[in-house]
Amino acid sequence: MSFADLGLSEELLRAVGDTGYTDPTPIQASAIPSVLMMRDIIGIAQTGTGKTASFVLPMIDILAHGRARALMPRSLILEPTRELAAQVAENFEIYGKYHKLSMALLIGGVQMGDQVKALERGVDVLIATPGRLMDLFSRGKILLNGCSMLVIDEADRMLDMGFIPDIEEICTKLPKQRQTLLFSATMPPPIKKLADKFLSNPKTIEVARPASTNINITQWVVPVKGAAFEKRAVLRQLLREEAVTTAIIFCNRKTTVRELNKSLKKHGFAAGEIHGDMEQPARIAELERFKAGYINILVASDVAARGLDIKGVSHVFNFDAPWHPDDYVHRIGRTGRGGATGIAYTLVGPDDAENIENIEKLTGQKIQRRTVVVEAEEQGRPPRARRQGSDRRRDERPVPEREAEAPVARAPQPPREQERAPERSRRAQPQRQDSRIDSDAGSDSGWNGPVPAFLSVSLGS
DNA sequence: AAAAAAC
Repeated sequence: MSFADLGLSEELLRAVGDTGYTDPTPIQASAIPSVLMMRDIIGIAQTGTGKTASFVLPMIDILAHGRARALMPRSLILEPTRELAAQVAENFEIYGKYHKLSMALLIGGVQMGDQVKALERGVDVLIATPGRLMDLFSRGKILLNGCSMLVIDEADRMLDMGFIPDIEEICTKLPKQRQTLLFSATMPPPIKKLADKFLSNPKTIEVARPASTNINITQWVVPVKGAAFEKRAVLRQLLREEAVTTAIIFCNRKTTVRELNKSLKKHGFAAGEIHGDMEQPARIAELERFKAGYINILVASDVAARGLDIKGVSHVFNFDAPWHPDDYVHRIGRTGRGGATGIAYTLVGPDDAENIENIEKLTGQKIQRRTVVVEAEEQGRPPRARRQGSDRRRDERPVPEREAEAPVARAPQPPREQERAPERSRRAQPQRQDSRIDSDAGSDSGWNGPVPAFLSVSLGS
C-alpha cells in the first residue's frame, strides 16, 4: 500500500513525496479514502499513529476542489492545546505547499490582532483551541456558517479539560450539512454521546494504541526514599551517569517544575522549563531554545506530554509518576521516536507508589527496577545547605550566564558535564528514516500564508 | 489531587 493508492491528488502526492514518506500508516490507509468519500469518521487513535496526516491530507484535497478562496472558513480543526494546534498548522503548511489554501491559527496567549486580520482577509481553514475560537466568535470576528468540515481532535483530552460544552456550542454554530471527523484515544461515555449527537453514520476506525511496550524505549523505575531534594540528587546522579544528549523531565506540578529547573540550573545543567503558568511567548521561546540546543534539559508539566514532536530526545525522566497511567505512555513517547532508541526513567517515592502500580496495570508489564546510589557528599543534604558550604564540588559550579546562552554543544562545560555534552549535529539536520508520515511530525519550513508572525518562531524544529 | 484553556 502506498500513498498513490489512496485517491489523493497529484499535488498532494508530490508534497508527501517531498517529505520522503512513501507508505501510509494503518490509520492513514483506512481513513484517507473514507474522508475523501465525505464520510464521517470516528478515529480511535493516539498521537504517534499518523493521525494528523489522516485528516490533513484529504482535507486539503476536498478544499482544493471547492472555491479557490472562501469568504468564510470552510473547515475547522479543534485541538486541546496551543502547541498541538500549532503543530497541526505546521503539517498543513507542509502538505499544502502546492495548493493555494490559506489558514489561520487561532490560539490563546497571543495577541488577537494578526488572527483578526487573517480572518478579515478570508481563510479556508481554521485551526483553533476552543477558548480563543469562542472568544473571537463572540466578538463577531468569525462566521462558521460556511464550515462544512469539522475535525475534533483528541476528544478525550478535551473532555478531561472540560471543553465538551464548548465543543457542543461550536457544533451548533456549524451547518448541519457537514462532514465531521472525531479522533480520540479512548471512548468514554461522554465522547460516545458527543459522537452520537454530532456525527452521522460514522465509520469507526480503530488502530492499536502505540504500546508503551515500544521496544525502542528502555524503561526503568528508580525507587527513591524520601523528600524532593533526595529525588533531585538521584536525578542529578542519573543525568551524570547516562549519556544524556537531550532530556525532558516531567513533573506533576507546576511548582515542582519551577523548583527543579532552578535547582538544575544551580547545579550547572543547561536546563529550561515549560508549563501552563508561563506566558505563551515564553512557552514558545523555551521550546525553541530546547529545539535549537541552547538548553538540553527541559523540565515540563504535562502540557508537553502529548503529541509534541521534538527530535532527538534521548531520555525522558518522570520526576513524579503521573497521576493518570495514560499520561505515562504519552510522556515516555517523547523519546524513541522515528525508530530511534530512547530511555525512560521514573523516580518513585512513597507518593508515587500507587501511580506506578496503576501504570504497570495498564501496560500489563512490570517495569524493571534500578537502584541508584547517590554519591556520599550528595546524600541527605538539602541544596540550601550547599550554597553556603565552602566545599562545593566542581561539578556543581553553575554555568556562567554567557555560556548558558550559547548552544550547548559549543558551550564550554564544567569538567564532569563534558562527557555527556550533547551531540547536536544529529538534531541540526534531522533525518527521518521512517517512511511513514508521523502524526505529529515537525517541519523546518517557515510560514507563507496569512498567519501571525509569531508562528515562524513556534513552528520551527 | 494536577494540568490544560479566553481576557
